[in-house]
Amino acid sequence: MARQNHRTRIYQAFRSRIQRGEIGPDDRLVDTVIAAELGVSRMPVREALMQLASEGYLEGTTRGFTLPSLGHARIMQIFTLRRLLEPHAAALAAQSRSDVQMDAMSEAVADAVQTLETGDITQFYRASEIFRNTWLGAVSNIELRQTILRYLAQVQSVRFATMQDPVAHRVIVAGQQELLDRFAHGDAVGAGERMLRFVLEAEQSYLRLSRADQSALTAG
Amino acid sequence: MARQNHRTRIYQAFRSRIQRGEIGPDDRLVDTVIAAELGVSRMPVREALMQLASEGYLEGTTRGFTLPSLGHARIMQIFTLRRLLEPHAAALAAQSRSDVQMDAMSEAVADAVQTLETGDITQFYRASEIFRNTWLGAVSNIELRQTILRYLAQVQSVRFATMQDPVAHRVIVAGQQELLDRFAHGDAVGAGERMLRFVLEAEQSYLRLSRADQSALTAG
DNA sequence: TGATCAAAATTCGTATACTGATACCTTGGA
DNA sequence: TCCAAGGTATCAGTATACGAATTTTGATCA
Repeated sequence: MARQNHRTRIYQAFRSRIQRGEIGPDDRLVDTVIAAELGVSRMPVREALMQLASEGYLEGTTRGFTLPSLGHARIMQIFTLRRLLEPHAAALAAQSRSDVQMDAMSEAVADAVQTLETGDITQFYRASEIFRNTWLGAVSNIELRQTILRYLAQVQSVRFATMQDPVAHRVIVAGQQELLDRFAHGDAVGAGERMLRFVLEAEQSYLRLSRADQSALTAG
Repeated sequence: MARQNHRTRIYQAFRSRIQRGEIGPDDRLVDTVIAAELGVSRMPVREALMQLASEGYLEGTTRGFTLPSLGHARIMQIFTLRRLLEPHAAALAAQSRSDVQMDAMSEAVADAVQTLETGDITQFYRASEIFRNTWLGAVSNIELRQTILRYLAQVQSVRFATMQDPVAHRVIVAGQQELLDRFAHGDAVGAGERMLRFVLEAEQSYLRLSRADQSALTAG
């Protein structure tokens, strides 16, 4: 693991909080405030926040850091990247996923299926994160994996918003189930094809929801 | 433009120097030394170098920053990314390039052609950079462009080494000429196809040269 | 009530200093 | 000549402080 200095620890802590949706669009992250809370000086906090900003997790404003404000165009551009990269990545993952990773994905998908009954969106989100992180962890091309992780981080809020929609909920879970099947059989071609469809479905869900309620998705 | 604070200025200065190949594999970049040379304190230098490191331009070691040590596997992974992204990017560029950009690319290719006679590798490198940066500047998908720029930065040294080879030199210039033609006609499909071939040829050149002289290419 | 401008507060950017860790060098021994 | 142990110099990480910029607040006046 990374050496446990303050900067790394704070960086990881806030990245987690962002990925878990614990940072709202109106929250302002100011180094001095965080430093006081954590009992450290400004510098490691400042460096952690600036790194998160340079990676797209945050946006530096004149007064603290906030979640990045995503325009519609930017989101569509990222969908283009997803169409280009994630099918290939899924194909690689199907070839090199381990049994441990298969178990983790099976469990995550089972959890996600459950939420179709319970309607527990938080659990659905958490299970989806585990599923995604696990199959991405099986992608043997490290550069490809990190590129995907980088831009996915930027659209976290959009994905979270999409998952709230019942229709999208069902479509996503169905996609996860079928992807799991392809992964289980080591079906690289099938995984690539299904992942392309998965991304296209996500794009359609986003477009449908953004027409219905544009402000909620593009706010920042 | 970005506000001209020390950190931004130093960041841009060193990114330029790296892209121009002015930083050697054995150079150690130490914040205190650079700070003394520039007459500023460590902090802005440190922050600039750390940002360059987080973007892949540099690698942080226990004793200063150096160019990233590229293993063969990592380079091959980046070639995979290039195959996936650059054809699509070239197609976009063919659709939306401006006349000014066409002129700049024409001039750059003409300069590159000249170097087939003169053998001036430095001029060839410079002209290739202009050609590449110009067509990338015409890519309307900002996220795609920045993703490409990010990983290309990491293999700068490999590209520089490849250009030294006479065979690669001719192949690259031929590719630039044909790409220029596709761009001129707004031929998106043709540009995409030719760019794919361009990347495949670059990969072959790399593989051929890495077999011939592995140490020179993978050293770091 | 609304506008304008100045004072205050907040926050960023940078400087400087200190500490702990680590690479490198020196010295001694086999 | 090679290796090992210990000392030294260097460098990363962090703390603290100060000035500059900008935003907010508040007060005065139309």
